[in-house]
Amino acid sequence: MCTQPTGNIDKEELKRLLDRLGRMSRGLQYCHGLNPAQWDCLRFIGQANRFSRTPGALAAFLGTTKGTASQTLNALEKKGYLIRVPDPNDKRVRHIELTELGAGLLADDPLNYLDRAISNLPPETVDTMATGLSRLCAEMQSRCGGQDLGICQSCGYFEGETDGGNMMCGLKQAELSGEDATRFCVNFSPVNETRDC
Amino acid sequence: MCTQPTGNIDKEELKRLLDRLGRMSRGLQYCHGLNPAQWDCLRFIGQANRFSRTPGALAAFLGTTKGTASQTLNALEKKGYLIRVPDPNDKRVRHIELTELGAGLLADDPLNYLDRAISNLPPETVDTMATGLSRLCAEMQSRCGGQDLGICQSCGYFEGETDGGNMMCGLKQAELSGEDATRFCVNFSPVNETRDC
DNA sequence: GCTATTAGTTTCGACTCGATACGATAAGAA
DNA sequence: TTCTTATCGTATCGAGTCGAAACTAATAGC
Repeated sequence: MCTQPTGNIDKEELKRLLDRLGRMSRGLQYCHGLNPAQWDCLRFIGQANRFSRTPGALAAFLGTTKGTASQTLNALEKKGYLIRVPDPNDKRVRHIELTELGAGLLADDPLNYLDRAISNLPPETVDTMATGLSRLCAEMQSRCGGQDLGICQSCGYFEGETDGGNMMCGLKQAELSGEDATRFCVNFSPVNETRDC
Repeated sequence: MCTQPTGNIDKEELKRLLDRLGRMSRGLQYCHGLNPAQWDCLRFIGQANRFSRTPGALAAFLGTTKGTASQTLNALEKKGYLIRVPDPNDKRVRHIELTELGAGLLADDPLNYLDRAISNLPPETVDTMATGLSRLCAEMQSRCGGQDLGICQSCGYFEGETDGGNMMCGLKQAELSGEDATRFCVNFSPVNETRDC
């Protein structure tokens, strides 16, 4: 004898499920000797483009302070999953690079379980969910700060196919490799107003 | 100029949005001098029925250890948001009760922002999202442990309207108040067949 | 009565967290 | 050129989380 579903109950259920999925995802990330914050860091470095693999960008993305990010980087560097190399131009900046060990570990990302679960959903469901979540994120973002990331190719600063067929970043005035252009960038800015399509 | 949505991109986007929403929700919960774990605890105590307001049940729900749960309870008790009272029947058990201060704080739960955002979504979207998330949770649960909760009224142990119109819990052999029956219970077991595991 | 089992707590070491102070470097103004 | 300010990253602090393990006390099964 189930209770009849009313609109209100569905909303409560949605909230509960979001909470639950978040908790499960978090719990999964205590593995391979890492914790959720360290996985977040490793994942970001693996997905960020050249300009964004710095302690400051990491902190901005994770919504934490530079101090905290620096400590997480210390922990991962000590474990041998990444290294920090000085920037030749700006001596204040250090670039973060995954080691081979770190890249290998990323293949065992516990959140890959989520990927597989998503793959088993009907495409229409995935589409509706993405749209709904996008709206939730947008509304939440207006309340708290936080920074959304996007890839260069859909960024307002992107200047594609100039002259010799090269891609450029109008902000950094730097050439983009094919790899750069398809990774996340902290300087991402939507093309024209409305956020993620 | 949006990129054409293909099935694969949508899936990546869904994963990214789930991650992002989780991070924002988490970030919101550093407020009023509490942290996410402490809010989780407070929220659980506010939603759990009489049988579930114990340190053990809290640990089971949060997917953590009893030791960690005990420490979080220490922190909240020291701040005056809850108290632990001994069970008169079983001297091993301590029941957790919110103080007036704790109940008041719960009204300022930062996740209420999420409620409001959900309320602005179309009902069909909420419905589809809840269904999809439910499937994701189910698949994730088969990989990691974790425990789902439900309310007594939809539990297999629920014996409603016996004799004098009272509700009973068949497991605990105890009478349920109206309040108990509509709250979460750690002993929840779906009506027919499969328990988790 | 004796032995599991269960509930809860404490302690340990590694780590996160925000806050703050700090030391460099870079960029802009006087 | 200097002086000032902004930026980038790090180190330190105290409170608190995390799992793991050891521990106490009370219950349940035999």
